[in-house]
Amino acid sequence: VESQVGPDPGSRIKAAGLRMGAARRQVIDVLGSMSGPVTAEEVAVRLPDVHVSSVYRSLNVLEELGVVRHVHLTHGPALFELSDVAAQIRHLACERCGRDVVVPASLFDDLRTVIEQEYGFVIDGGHFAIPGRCTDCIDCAG
Amino acid sequence: VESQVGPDPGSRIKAAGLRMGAARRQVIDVLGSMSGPVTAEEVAVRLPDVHVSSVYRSLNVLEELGVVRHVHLTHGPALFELSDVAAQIRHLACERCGRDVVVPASLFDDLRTVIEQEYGFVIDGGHFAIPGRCTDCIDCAG
DNA sequence: GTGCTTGCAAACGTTTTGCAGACTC
DNA sequence: GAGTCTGCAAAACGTTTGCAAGCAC
Repeated sequence: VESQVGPDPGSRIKAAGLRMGAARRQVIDVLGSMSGPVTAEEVAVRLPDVHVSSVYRSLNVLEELGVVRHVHLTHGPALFELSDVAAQIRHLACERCGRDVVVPASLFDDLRTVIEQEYGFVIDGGHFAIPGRCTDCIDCAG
Repeated sequence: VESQVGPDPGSRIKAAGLRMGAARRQVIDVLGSMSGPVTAEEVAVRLPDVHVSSVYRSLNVLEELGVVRHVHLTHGPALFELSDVAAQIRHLACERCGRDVVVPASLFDDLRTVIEQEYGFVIDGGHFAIPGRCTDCIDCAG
């Protein structure tokens, strides 16, 4: 049982007239092996032979192809994850401890509908995390 | 009829043992005169005698005091606005044309409740805009 | 062989910081 | 007068870009 929603990365790259270079393949592999979203820096650390700028370039190409997407959890660097995973989830980011609470995207369906009907605005959630306080930090100061 | 929700900026600054310098006062004045959120750069442009770094420092202090807050609309610089205005609204940011659609914060009340009950996570919306497509850009490519 | 892809180094835009002098209270 | 605030310059940070060599197809 595959959770794959679209064509695999290789096919999309080929279909766009692009090529599967070493950096590009390895970046995909790393993202596939991660359990959550990671920074470009973290990808680069796991690939000592791939330059950071190539990681960024790969991520940008893959994002245009719809293979990966990035999310801003709080401040600081963007986090990247494979799209087929990202499409089903939303991130809640604790502003105090940085914890990333993952929730199903479907929670936002009602809000989506209301905003679409009243403002004609179609939410494309997932790009920015919803900030707030997690269970552990609710009563903390600061 | 005042819409002021808390003590005025001057009182808060004094209460924190801080002082009302020239930069700080002018930054508050500029924010009060704007109809929407603005970048630090835009504030600095309106204050030729105040250095950009002082604008940033003022904004940071005022944010810690709860006088202003900042929001990330899409990519690029953060946007700052007075808290008493910001508390009542949320920003929807069109990822294509950059348009800032302002909606009442109360739209998010139901979602807030659900997420708080099911995940113990208290949403502090407003820090990041909700991305998507505005009426004009819904059917556009790219 | 064509031309996309990569490494490197240098630049970019935004924001922060160290310091000495100016100002508030 | 004590201690905060400001201007300036320099740095930090994440990210992008120009170029020449290297590689996929």
